[in-house]
Amino acid sequence: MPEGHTLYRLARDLHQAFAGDVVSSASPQGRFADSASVVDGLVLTEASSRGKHLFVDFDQDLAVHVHLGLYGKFRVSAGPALPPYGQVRWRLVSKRSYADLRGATACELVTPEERGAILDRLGPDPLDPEADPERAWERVRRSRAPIGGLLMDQQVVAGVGNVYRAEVLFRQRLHPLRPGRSVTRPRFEALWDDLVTLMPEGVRLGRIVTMRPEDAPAAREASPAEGRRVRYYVYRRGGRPCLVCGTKVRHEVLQQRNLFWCPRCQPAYRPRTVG
DNA sequence: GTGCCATGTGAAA
DNA sequence: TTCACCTGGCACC
Repeated sequence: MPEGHTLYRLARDLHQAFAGDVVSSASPQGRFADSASVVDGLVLTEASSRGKHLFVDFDQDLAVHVHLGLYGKFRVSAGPALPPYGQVRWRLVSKRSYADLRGATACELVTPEERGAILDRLGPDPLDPEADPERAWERVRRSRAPIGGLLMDQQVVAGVGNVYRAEVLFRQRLHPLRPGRSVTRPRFEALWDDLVTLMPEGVRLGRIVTMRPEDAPAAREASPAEGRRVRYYVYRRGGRPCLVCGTKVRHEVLQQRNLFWCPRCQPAYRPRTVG
């Protein structure tokens, strides 16, 4: 599930498995072969993430930028490497570990300048303790675009994907189609703070968990047919009853992404009318 | 077993 | 606006 928490965890795992070690680097699939050979035999110095972007650093100021896209996977395993299955774009091997990258949208050698340009395009990441939410607020408060779209815009907030978007807007009782500039500062702060709470939990647990424990019993009661499968308030629950109020969850496609919300818990914004 | 759909993004048309 | 990426979980047969 590649939202920001996945990349953060992946960077941590890669760092723990490889940092400080000489690694062999190859592209069994071939598409990354030339670049993979450039870092082959070098020391992997650091792995880090920002938003949904991963950077793997090597000696000599060399770095590989990876973006998993929708279904990319980067699996880190202990022990001797097994024969690759499927399309392995990049394989890293050390004495203790190996890692296989498949299905990624981006896997490229980048210069420090290119890496800087990628970072410059990203808004604050709720997983970054140094992140400055003011930068996101400045975008939100001036925008007519829907808050549901702004949250997914990586230049506004880095790392939020479709699941966190749907769930955090539900938790904050914000309608996803409200214009950014209709969101008050306290409500924006609550939204940001909620992401700062939720996303590290995602890192810790290795999956997105958004449901408050006190809502879980109500969830089972409200939607017995779904049994234990219910994991989210609204994400992928279009047409099913809201776990809190029972109203049918709405589903719409916004900018080619599925959008879910409860029309009762997340009421539409009604601008004040004059006269 | 088969087929559909998805947590995302940038390039091509 | 559509396609490419080409994995993998899950609903359905």
